[in-house]
Amino acid sequence: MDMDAFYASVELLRHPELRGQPVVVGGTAQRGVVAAASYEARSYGIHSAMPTVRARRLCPHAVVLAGDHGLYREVSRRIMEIFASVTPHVEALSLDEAFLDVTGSQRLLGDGETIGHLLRRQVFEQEGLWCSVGVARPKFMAKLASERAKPTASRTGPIPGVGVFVVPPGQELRFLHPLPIRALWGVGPATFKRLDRIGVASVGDLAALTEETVQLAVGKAAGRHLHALSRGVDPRKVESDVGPKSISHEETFAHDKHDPAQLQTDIVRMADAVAGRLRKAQIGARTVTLKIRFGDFHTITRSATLSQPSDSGVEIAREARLLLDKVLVRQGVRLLGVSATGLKPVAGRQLSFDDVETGAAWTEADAAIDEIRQKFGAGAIGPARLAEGAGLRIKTEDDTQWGPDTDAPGSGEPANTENGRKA
DNA sequence: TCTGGGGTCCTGGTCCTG
DNA sequence: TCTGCAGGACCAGGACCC
Repeated sequence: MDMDAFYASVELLRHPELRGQPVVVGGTAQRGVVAAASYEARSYGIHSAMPTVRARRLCPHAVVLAGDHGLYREVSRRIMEIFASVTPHVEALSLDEAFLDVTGSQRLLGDGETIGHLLRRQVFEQEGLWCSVGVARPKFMAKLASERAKPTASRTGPIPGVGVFVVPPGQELRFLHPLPIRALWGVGPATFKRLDRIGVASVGDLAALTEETVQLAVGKAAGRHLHALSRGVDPRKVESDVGPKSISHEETFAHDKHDPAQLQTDIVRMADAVAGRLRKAQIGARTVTLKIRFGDFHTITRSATLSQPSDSGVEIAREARLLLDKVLVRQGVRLLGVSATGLKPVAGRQLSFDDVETGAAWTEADAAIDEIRQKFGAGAIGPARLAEGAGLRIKTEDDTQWGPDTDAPGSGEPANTENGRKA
């Protein structure tokens, strides 16, 4: 189940005057990228992940919107509720995509195709948005089928898709084998190049090889996985309620930063955001990873493991700042990120003298901060370091995610700008 | 032509321990 | 005490996804 041009379609609902025009949602500044494009925009060759600058060149009259992640999350939540009314087995893949296991609902509601049409209608009636549905037994094939059901862009405008595409049992390989190898989940540019070298162009070509040959070309795990997929085998089940394995925050700056002190401040802000989300999920992280992308796009990560899981912004920031101290940043940093992995539920823990020294005793303060933010908003309170200079800037999940939202020199700290038309 | 943000998974190297 | 080995934890990076 896959929403059609989700972000762009949500924007068209609140800006109906833009219907029929090429609309792009994404980063509006120099280093931004396209997160979603309407089918009109796609007909100019614009697609997601394309730098906004290039999208503007391809279609100078395109309307570029900064987007509103909070709104998309809310719409997505309501759509997932519609899915859940049909089956409890819903696995959300992203805001606009989900796998549904409807095996248990078929006696009551009809076969997969009937349920697909029913859900499409319900989502449109309640949210005004269209989705595409792929029906197949293996999970990855349902995903490929939903691609087939989607509308396509053309020079003369969008061509409607079938909406629901079914791969009948027994017909799986006939559907699968003519597809280009790049269509398989897990074949990106690097794997494609390796497969191309051994003459694999279609999924059928891959299926004709032995597993060992594929493993030799792309590695053990990927080889085994892709070979199985090429024969229509995918043992993965639809899994609802899988917790996150990592939580991270990263930012690309409008201009490279050279000052370690400034980067230290950024780390405090990101660690604060990560810790807030950890506490919300009632989990702690054992490993803190710092990600740095330099001006030349070379990217490194440095990580450290804590003696016990933590959800404290102070503690996570301290680890990340120690990691930063070991890196030479004078050449210029384009992107900085803090991530938390090794996630475990946090139970009540014994505080030691060491904890008081290092800041791990901030548990109560963190709880108070969460409470104040819930009442008065994210910017109401935060680490003192972030209040120096231009006022308190707290990062939230709803902030723009598609690149810096200003080109002002020295910027890079996404203020919570109002969303709207910026073309 | 310029490359976001938030994730997952895999691989290979290093270090420690028994 | 030294050496070799195996296994696990940790670390860094790459590839891929939406």
